[in-house]
Amino acid sequence: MDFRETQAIYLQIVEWICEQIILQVWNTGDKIPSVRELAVELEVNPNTIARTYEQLQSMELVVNKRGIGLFVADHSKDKATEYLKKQFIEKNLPQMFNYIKLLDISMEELNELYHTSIKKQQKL
Amino acid sequence: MDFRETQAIYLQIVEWICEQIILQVWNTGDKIPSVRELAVELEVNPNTIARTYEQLQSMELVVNKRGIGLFVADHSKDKATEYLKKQFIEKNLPQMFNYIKLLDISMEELNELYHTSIKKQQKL
Amino acid sequence: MDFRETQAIYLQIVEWICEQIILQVWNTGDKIPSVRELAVELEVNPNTIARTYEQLQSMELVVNKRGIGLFVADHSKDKATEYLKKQFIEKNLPQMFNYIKLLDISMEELNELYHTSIKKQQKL
Amino acid sequence: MDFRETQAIYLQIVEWICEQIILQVWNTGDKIPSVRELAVELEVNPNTIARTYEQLQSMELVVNKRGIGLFVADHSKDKATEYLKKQFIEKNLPQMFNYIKLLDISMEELNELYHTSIKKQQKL
DNA sequence: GTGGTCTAGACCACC
DNA sequence: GTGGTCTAGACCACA
Repeated sequence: MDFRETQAIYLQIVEWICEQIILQVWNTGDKIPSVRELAVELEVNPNTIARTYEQLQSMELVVNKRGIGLFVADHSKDKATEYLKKQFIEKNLPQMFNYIKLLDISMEELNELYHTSIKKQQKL
Repeated sequence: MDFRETQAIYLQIVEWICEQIILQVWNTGDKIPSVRELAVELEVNPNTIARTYEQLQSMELVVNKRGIGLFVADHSKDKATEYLKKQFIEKNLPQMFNYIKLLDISMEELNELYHTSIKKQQKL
Repeated sequence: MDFRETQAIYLQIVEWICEQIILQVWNTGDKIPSVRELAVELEVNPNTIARTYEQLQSMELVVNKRGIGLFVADHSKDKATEYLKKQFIEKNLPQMFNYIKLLDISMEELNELYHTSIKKQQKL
Repeated sequence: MDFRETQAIYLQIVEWICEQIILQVWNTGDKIPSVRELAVELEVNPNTIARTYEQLQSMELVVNKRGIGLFVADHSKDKATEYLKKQFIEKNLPQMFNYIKLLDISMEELNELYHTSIKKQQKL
């Protein structure tokens, strides 16, 4: 996994986990990987994952069963969707619209950029 | 001027100046405010503005006439547009597209959000 | 390390680091000293080193692994050579040629000066 | 007249005047242009010329006859030559040799650079 | 007056 | 621990 420079790695992992939950790769009640496992898998520092999990708990997306591990919480899919939507509307949209207006980008252009971007991702 | 927390102030001022240039508030050949003036106006430390101006010079958006001040460079509008476009495409788009895909937002919805956002701004 | 008066300290450190890279004292992938370490070693303020490192990153001579440190980038030797060459051709050559013309110094003389200078250095 | 960025304008004018003296465009006993005249001719701030003349006086290249003006001093050609030579040997040579050694530039290359540089100047 | 640089010290997010 | 940023205040060369 490679990360954008603009955002903290642990937050990008939070979003990635939201993705897993929304796509139902991870479902309510599933045990999620241990800090060390995920750190190895994503090739990041375990502290970073620990911070991610802290964040997920405070968002009540996962719950801690002490001594056993972390588990995907109830209604996780809704919560994950809600979280991403909030991020999107509060953080991205305003700046994005500002750019679009200033740079005079049409919806057609945007659509085109979208499809080229999708293709790029599929190649990787 | 109030600043977002996520980006360095001096870079937000760079973007703000790009906007001034694109909107032709500042035009090629114009003298831009002195470090100290702008620092007072935007209520930041003069060093922060100095950093902004250093950046603008490295981007060749302004040129320094020694001992006199900084002046908006030739082709500044194109350069400013290019810079903002690059920022947009590299920093905002990928995250945005990720959100759109995950949240399953259609271009129609986006368009709608855009127009409601415009209306909001006009009311302010 | 002692510094010339005519050029900013942080830029002299940039050149010094280019030299380290060209001489392969620092190689691609190596971790470079932390801001605080190098500041102590060169007896300057940490901010000055931070400025140097900022410059090196914008030149893509080093890359930042967040929270870990800076590492010498790929192709750093070529980039460092190119940078110094540019400095030489733009900053030193024109003045030098001017002197040579005015003082009517021949290439033979220059060559001779060069070799005496080399000998001097070897004695030190 | 256009100036290098690496050196103070008033010092570049000092060198230019040394050039005039060495090339015997200005000779011992000649009255040199007034501050205002030269400022207009070279398109710089009169203060800059004033500073140049201050420097020339301290170098004893020109002498002040009060109320009349500045005049080229005795032995000016030797002094001018000596000054430039000193500048060259102390300021340019060491740095230049350092670059040549690091970048592995041969005397042939240098010679070539010299001739291309001369041609450039003649075109201007 | 202008911008450029440096020091000092602080705080921050991140790993 | 890492680098990044900001403030405060100072000094400088230059025009």
